[in-house]
Amino acid sequence: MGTEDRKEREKEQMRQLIIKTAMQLFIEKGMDNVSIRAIAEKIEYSPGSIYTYFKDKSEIIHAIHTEGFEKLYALQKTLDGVENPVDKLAQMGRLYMKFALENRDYYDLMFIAKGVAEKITEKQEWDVGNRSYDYLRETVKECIDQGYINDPNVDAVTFGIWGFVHGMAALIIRGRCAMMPEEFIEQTVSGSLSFMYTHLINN
Amino acid sequence: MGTEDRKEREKEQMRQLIIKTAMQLFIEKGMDNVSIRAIAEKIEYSPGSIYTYFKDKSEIIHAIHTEGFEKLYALQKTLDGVENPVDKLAQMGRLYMKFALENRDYYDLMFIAKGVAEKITEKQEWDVGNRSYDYLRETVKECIDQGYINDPNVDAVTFGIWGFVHGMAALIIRGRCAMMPEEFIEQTVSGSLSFMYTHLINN
DNA sequence: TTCAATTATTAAACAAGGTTCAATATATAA
DNA sequence: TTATATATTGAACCTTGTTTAATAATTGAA
Repeated sequence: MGTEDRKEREKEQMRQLIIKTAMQLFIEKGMDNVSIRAIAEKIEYSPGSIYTYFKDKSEIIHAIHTEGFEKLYALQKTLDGVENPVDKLAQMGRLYMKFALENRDYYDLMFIAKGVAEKITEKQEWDVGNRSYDYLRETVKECIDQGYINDPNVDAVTFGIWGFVHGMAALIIRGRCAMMPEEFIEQTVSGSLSFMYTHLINN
Repeated sequence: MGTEDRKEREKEQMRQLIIKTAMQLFIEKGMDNVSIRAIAEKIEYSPGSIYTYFKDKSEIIHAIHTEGFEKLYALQKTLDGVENPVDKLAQMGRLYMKFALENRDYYDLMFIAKGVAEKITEKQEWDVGNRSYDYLRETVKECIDQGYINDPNVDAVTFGIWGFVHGMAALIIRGRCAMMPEEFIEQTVSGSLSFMYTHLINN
């Protein structure tokens, strides 16, 4: 009796269609236009139907959220070949900022938006994010082990560095630097990254 | 003909009452419960009346926003007496984190929330915030001038430090560290502050 | 004081959003 | 074929911010 299998497959297809549509809207028109009604309209279903496939809106958002972390991790993985952990760390910092500023909606959803992290109840739901965090942490650990960073507290250093890049990104994305000219911001971010790089590392 | 004066005074009183009520709700029940309807109900007016005194909700939010910056600046001013700029900087960092974590709703509104900064169109509206930024910048400048920080780019250093503390605060407030135990976060933040302090300064 | 003009206030409505639900249509299993 | 289960819909509910027409109150002048 393969009927159940097929139905499950069809249901999964529908789920994917909804997610795909949500992502399209997300990329094209930003988070604010990913409304249940907008998704429904685009797939020519009624808003209520969405609820046959998802418990609530946050379940759909979560999929976009996860996609964002996939993108970020894929970028981080391009640094796999970098031998020197200090170089790797420096490049990771610039790569992170670049990702944040070139994918502002994704970044916002992943690290800033309200009501996203709050919905995560299952431990394993943090995995996609932790993977990226651990990638940074490992690099920091190598820097410490090889004597490039002079502090035994891996977590403090890692969190500090994350905070540093996230902070700049978040301030820019949420318009808290709007009083500064665009080019000035760019230069300043670049200068900050250099400053940190120069001072946190022993040569 | 003092009538117009009185009317203006009464109107101003009403504005203050609305703002006061909004702040009460804000502090008691958080940002999400500062709805026009909630404010109106508390002062026993109809929701529509609010619009005689404020163009829209963002004008009311802006008042709370400004109050937050007043609070922060008042805290910063307690450091006026600290002679050594390095000490001042270190203390300012801890004070900033303390403010952020003990006044999460205020901090959120001031530095994270969407749709707040976006509404600021007039240059002078940034003044309350810039004052705090300049206070940090001045301290950083002193550190550089006195040879404690080895980087001529005042803005890059200032923005970097701001980003660093803001980043940690924002990650915590917006629940991006929810996978870590509370005490661990506290220790880590403290460790990060120490790490930065130790490494960014020449002794 | 009276009355026209202004101003303040309200209730109701609108628009958008998430979500629920009874009714309908469709598909499945026996 | 028929009873059961599932999918879908449209309308409704609820909660926002905001607008508006109607009403009430106040004011300035005659």
